[in-house]
Amino acid sequence: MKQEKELYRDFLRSKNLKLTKPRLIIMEAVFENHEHFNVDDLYEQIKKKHKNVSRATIYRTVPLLVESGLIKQSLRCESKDIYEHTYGHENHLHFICENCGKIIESGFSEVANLIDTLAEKENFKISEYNLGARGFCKDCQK
Amino acid sequence: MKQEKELYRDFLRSKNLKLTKPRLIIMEAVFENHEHFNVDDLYEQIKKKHKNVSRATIYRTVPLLVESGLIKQSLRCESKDIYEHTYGHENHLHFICENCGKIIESGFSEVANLIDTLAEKENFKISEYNLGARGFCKDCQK
DNA sequence: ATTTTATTGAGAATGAATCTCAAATGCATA
DNA sequence: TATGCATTTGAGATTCATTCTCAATAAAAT
Repeated sequence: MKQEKELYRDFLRSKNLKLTKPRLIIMEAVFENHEHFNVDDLYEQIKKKHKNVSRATIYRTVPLLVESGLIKQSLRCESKDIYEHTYGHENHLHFICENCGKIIESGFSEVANLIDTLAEKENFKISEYNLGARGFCKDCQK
Repeated sequence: MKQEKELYRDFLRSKNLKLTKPRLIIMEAVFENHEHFNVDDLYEQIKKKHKNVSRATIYRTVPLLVESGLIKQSLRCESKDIYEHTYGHENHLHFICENCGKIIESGFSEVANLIDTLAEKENFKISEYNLGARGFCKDCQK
């Protein structure tokens, strides 16, 4: 957590952005959690613990966290954008069980390498991978 | 196109749904195109042919086409749900440009093979792949 | 401490997707 | 071919996540 905070500070500084109280509160809330989250989750979490931060500010700050590389946008869920940590978390691909909703995380680098090659062929510069599959986990196949 | 229409008819019949004019117009519009599309694209396309169908009906009909297996939901683009054909189309992965929204399709089987191996390790049975990356196409990098 | 400039909060605005309901249509039956 | 009825449609209203606006506030530069 120390490190995330440092990285965040550096990022803000490098962009000439101010290190404001709401920005700190939001980033702390983000790293209290180790699950996927959406803006509303953050809002409620912050409301419970700290002083309030407006939804508008959360909506404005989350993209900064994404840009800083600390989190990334994940698959949408229930019509909401959801996010997941990237810092300190291996990139991974998701297997999502259509029956029980379980998310299984699996290897990544081999796949990413392959994708990189394909992207190069198209002259495409990747900023974020989106890799996974839906199906049935071992408990939900009968 | 003949076949798609047949499959669609059969699907509707099997669900005791009526083969109405709007449903036919929409499915024809869907299969005129060979690109990814969203509801608005369909609406405009249909309007051009002077066969108006309301947006509400398109929103109601697209899920039927998905359920029938003729199309599937693809990655979101510009805050809109987008769809792609599945019937008669190879699986592929998407590179989506964050700037201009262009979707580049690229190889698939090598990646899919790799993913299959990973899925096997987890004892996971894949029913649908979800493979791609966001970034910038060659025209949108400066 | 004062000035400058970015940031915030609150609510309004936007826009995709969904819902409502009276009118229209498909289709089974006579 | 006409009748009856359940389904479907269109148009607009509604919802809800996200973005925008702008006056008030806070950070940091001087």
